[in-house]
Order: sequence, then C-alpha cells, then structure tokens
Amino acid sequence: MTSDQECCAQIYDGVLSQQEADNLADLLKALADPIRLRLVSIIAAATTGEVCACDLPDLLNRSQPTISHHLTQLTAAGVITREQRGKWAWFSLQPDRLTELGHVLIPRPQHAAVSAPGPDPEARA
Amino acid sequence: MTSDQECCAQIYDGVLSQQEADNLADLLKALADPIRLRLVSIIAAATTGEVCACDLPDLLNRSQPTISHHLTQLTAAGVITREQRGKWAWFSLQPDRLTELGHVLIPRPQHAAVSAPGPDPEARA
DNA sequence: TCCTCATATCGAACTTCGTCAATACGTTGA
DNA sequence: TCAACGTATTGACGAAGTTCGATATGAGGA
Repeated sequence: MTSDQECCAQIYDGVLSQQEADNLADLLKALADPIRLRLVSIIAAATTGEVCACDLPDLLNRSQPTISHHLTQLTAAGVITREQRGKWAWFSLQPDRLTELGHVLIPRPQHAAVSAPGPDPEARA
Repeated sequence: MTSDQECCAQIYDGVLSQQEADNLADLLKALADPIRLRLVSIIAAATTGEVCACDLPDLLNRSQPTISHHLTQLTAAGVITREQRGKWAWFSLQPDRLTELGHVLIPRPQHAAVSAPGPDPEARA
C-alpha cells in the first residue's frame, strides 16, 4: 500500500497495483448508478440521519425487490448501514466512507512522481 | 441545481434529481473499472504529466484495442485529454475533474436537511 | 398458533460492459 | 505515391448488471 487513506490507495501516489485498483473500483461501482446515488442522497438529506426502507420504492419509482437489491449493494460496499427495528429496516450513511473516497480523488500539494517509459527513443527521433 | 460545484451536484445538498444522478453516475462509471483507474494513476504519476498510448498495452497487459477503448471512455468523461503528436497519441489528466468529484463526496460543515416521510404514523405506533 | 405485513431472495428476461481479432484511418518517411 | 507503423473503429462474444414477478423469511399482533 502506498496510501495513508483508510479506504483505498491515493490515486496520485505512484501507480495503483492491480489489487488497489480492484478495491477502489468496487467502491466506485457501488456508487456508479443513478438509483444508488439518489438513495445515498435521500439518506444524507434526512433530518434524522436515517430513512425507512418502506418509503423508498415510491420515492424512486422502482419495485421493492429492486430497491432492496441496491440497498444491499450499498451496504456491502460500506456506504450505508442497515438496522432492523420492529418490522422496518432503517438505513443510515457511513459518512466516513464517502469522505475517504473523496480524498482519494483530490491531489495533495506534493505527490510522488514516477517516470513513464515513453516512446522508444530509437524509433522516435 | 443545488450545487456550487462545476461538475456535478453535491451529494449532501437536498436530494439529487434524476438528471443530476445520471450525470454523476456517468462520471463515476468512467472511473469504476480497474484498468481505467490504473490508466489514470499511470498518467497522474508520470513526471512529464503525460503518457504515450504506445506504452500502455504492455503496462496493463491488455490488447491495443482494449486500451484505446478505455482511453476513449476516460476522454469522453472529461477525466483525461488526448493530444496527437506525429503518429503518437499523448494523454494527460484533466485534474480539476477529479478534484471536483472528490468535493462532491466530502460533506460540508453545514448541509441542508430535508425531511423524509418515514413510516406511516397510523400503522407505526 | 395463525394472519398480516415489511423485507430479502430467487429466477428469468433484457441490457450494458469488457475484451480481442480484424480492419480502417492517418501520419511519417522514402 | 507507397510502405510502415501507431491508433481508432467495427463486430462478435461471454460476463456482469438491472429489473421485476413470484416466493421465502421473519417480526408483530390478534
């Protein structure tokens, strides 16, 4: 690891390894869907910091299984957390997860520079 | 729009509209692939700030058409820019694009709060 | 115990994505 | 003008993702 971030390697520190890239891609994939972004946004905007799953199919105009599927993906990625209370499931943000991801994408003032080979000098005079 | 960011709506300001979510998802999708993340990382780490396409198939162990496909997607998303010099294509980062995206994911100290309906009060005493 | 209701899981249809071989395009240099 | 070479595009294929109807699971209340 070349990063001091908790969630993933910093994109500007040297070249990401295969595994670092896989991990970061998994987190980005969890967010790279309009329904899931709106889910995150709805939860983030809730005054109480949490949202009941019962309201989401209507809000997003998708079936209950579809919403459940997306909530499962966001939970698996650590972006939100699920809490069962009675028969209802409540979801809240894991805000650090998004903050860490945000910092991965913002360059630091000084970052390590690595030389890239470039065109073959013989062929490219 | 509820955001003062240039690239996309802030995820914490109210609820993302369908179109805001679509735009943000498109940008995240462009990054949500290990090969494309490593491409971005390779370009970011280059001492000269740019990389020749000719080196990338070997570095990433993918065919030339595959690399070209990913470079096209990153370019379309505004993450990198392409410059033709002689027969070689050089790619460099559009760093603001990632910085803006980073800020979208980091909460501001105060953010607008919106009430979510929650379970039906009649049924949930 | 049984019914009701909220949510998760399953299965199938459809779409999107990643990949590469083959080929087209465009620049360089002879 | 032509040959060589770097890059983009096309076409095809399998893998993965999104969606929903049907069904299973599990909690609460009668």
